Amino acid sequence: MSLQITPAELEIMKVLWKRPGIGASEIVDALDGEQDWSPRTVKTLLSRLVEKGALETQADGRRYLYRPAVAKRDYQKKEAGQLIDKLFGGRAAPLVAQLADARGLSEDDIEELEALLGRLKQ
Amino acid sequence: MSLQITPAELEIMKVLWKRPGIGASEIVDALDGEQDWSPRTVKTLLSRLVEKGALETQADGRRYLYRPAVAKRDYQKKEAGQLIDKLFGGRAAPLVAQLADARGLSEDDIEELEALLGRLKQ
DNA sequence: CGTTATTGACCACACTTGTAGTCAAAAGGT
DNA sequence: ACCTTTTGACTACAAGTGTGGTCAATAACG
Repeated sequence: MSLQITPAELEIMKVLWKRPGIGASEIVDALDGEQDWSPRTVKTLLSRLVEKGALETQADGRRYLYRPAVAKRDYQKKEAGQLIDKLFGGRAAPLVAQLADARGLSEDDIEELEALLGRLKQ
Repeated sequence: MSLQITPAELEIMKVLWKRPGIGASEIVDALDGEQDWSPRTVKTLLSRLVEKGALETQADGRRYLYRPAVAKRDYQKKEAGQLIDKLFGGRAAPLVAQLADARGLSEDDIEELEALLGRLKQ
C-alpha cells in the first residue's frame, strides 16, 4: 500500500492532521485563504483520499467525519526517505549539506541539530 | 522556468549527470538492468527533457549528444527545499530528526554532520 | 549498392491529477 | 410542509505522465 498522496491532496491531509475528525465543510473553511478551491474540489480530493486509504471516515448523520489513516510523522518519514533514496544515494548527510547551502540553517537549527546529534551519539 | 522533472525523467538525468554528452543508445545501455524500458521510451523521455529545457543537445552527425542543462547540485537543492517547505514548515532540523528516526544515521553520518555544523557555526 | 539498424520527429493511449459540474437525498429554516 | 443548502456519489475533461508505436532519413554492414 504505497499510498500516493498528490500535492493537492496533501493540503487536505495537513488540515486533518491539525484537526482530525472534522467534516467537509470545516475543511473547506480551514482551507479558505490557503487554497482557492471550490467546495466541489475539496470533496473530490476527500473522496480520492478515502479511496486510496489515506483517510478514514466515520458517519455522522448525513455526512462523514474524516481523519487521517496515516500519521503525519510517518508520512514525513516516508517522504524524507524517498527523497534521499531518489537523489542523495540513500545518505542523509549530503541532504543536510544541501539544505545548509540552499537556505542556510539558522542559529536555532544548528543548535537543535547539535543537540539531536548529541543524543544520537551515545 | 520551474522545470518539472518527473520520476521517470529523473532516471535519465541521473545517467547524464554521471556521463554527460552521450547519445541515446548509450543512455539505453546505461539504463539496462536499472529500468526495463524500450529504447522508444527512453527516446520519448529524452525529447521531453529537451523540450522542457532540462537537457541540452549537440548534434553529432545523425544523432544528438545530450547533456544536463541543470546541475545535479542545483536540482538536489531545489528538491530538498521543496520537501521542507511542503512538509516540515520550512525548517531543516525536523527533517533531519525524521531521517534519524526513519533510518538511523550511521556513525559516519553523525560525524559528517557534526563537522558540517562546526563549519557552519563560526 | 542494397539491406538493415539506429535515430529523431511525430503520434497514440491509458492513467493520474487538478479542477469542478450534476444529481439525489437529507437537514434545516420559516 | 416547502424551499434552500449541504453532502456524498458519480461524471467530466484537459493537462501531465508512463509506455511505446510509426515513419522517414541515414549510417553501417556485407
